[in-house]
Amino acid sequence: MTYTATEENYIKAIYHLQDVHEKVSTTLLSAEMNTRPASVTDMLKKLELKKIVHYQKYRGFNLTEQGNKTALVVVRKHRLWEYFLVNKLGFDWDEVHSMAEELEHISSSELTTRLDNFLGNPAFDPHGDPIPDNKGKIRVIKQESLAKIPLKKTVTVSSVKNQSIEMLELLNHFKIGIGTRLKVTKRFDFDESLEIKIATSHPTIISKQVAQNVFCII
Amino acid sequence: MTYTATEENYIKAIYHLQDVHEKVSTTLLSAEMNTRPASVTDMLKKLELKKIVHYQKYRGFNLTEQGNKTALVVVRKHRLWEYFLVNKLGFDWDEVHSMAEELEHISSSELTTRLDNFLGNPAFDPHGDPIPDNKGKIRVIKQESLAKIPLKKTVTVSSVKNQSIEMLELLNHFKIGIGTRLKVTKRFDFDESLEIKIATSHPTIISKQVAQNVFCII
DNA sequence: ATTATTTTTTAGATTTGTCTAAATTTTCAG
DNA sequence: CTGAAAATTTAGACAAATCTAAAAAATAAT
Repeated sequence: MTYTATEENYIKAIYHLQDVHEKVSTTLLSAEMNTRPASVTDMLKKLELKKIVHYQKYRGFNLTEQGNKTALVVVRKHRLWEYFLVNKLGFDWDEVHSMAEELEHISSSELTTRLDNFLGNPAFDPHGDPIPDNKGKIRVIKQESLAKIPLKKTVTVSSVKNQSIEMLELLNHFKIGIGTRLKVTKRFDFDESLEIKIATSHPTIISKQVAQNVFCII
Repeated sequence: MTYTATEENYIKAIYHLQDVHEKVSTTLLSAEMNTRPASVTDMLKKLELKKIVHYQKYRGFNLTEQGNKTALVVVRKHRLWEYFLVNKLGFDWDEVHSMAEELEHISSSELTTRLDNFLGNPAFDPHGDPIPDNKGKIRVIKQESLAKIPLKKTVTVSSVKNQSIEMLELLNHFKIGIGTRLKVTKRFDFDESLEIKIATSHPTIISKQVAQNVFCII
């Protein structure tokens, strides 16, 4: 089966929403896709015909087995291309998302395999997200939000949940990236902001919103 | 200005046809694009509005300055990606065309620039075709069809005109590639086939059709 | 439990790129 | 130079992905 780029985008969006919501709703997906709910309904009918989603009118929907597999292929391609753009072409991690959004729809699976090998079969993309292998398997690692790390414990930044350009720019400013070693030195009850310390540099304050989106290996 | 992938394909096709025909016709382009003449007419109206072609009803058409520039960008991207697929990912020269057809529509010009640098600013793609630089400039080299090379003169294969999979497979069989040094040892008047000799291996016979499509530097 | 609100779906339209069939224009042959 | 053939364009239709506005269903509130 092959899918249009638009179908793949819907499939990927449902996949990501399923991580958080066990049943996905029309409005939720329409917000994710920047379309109107009516357009989502139309697309769902198409995806149901293609056996990509389990869908009951007015009752929400989920990916089928086949839908999940397809999503993993798209996610794999997206993350491999991001890795390529950052580690081979030298882009910054906040510049690659939109390019990868286009590249992920290149169809050849042989290309994906060769790209994977060329890159050395990386397990994680530049934002710390796991790259599914060619069977769709994802290596899970135990991570904890920076907001919940105990004081004085040195941890390693392993991924970033919110990957908006704004967030990534802010992290660049703080010199926080994947692999950065840091510790939380203080926690302020008033606004739940944190004081953190990276290596030998001065401590800095990060907001609760930032801390909640940065994940670490303890 | 940005163009859809389909528009870019039309622009590229007109560009290539202009190499051979000074005015391009509807039927010719429809054959090149595998569409019906009526579809070409529709597209031409769109491209004329966008000032990509000079077009007079029933009289044929040509690219404008802007159209030519756009075509060169697409050709540049196509050939850079082919170079990448062959020289970095290890594909054969007969496998890369359709992938490059998709990759050439990735929009970011920054990506093109970085890819070009990553590849070492190559001047020719895997089929020996020149890669336009970032200003659209093409390095022209003096080439001669194998069919017209004098006997016993050792020459270097520099490009292949017909790049169908069938042709490239045949050349693979003969072990003829870009950079191959060879000489024509005999010319048979009956069917204009040639006997050629590559390095120390046995001489082989190639047909007129093949010889006309293989170009060399003398 | 009935009404009000929110969510979802349907109906009908639009854009892009394509098609077929018919009409028009150009070209070519006698 | 005129009629037939070939090439081109127009007209009308269709599929994909979207929209708005209206209708229908589900949920929440009194």
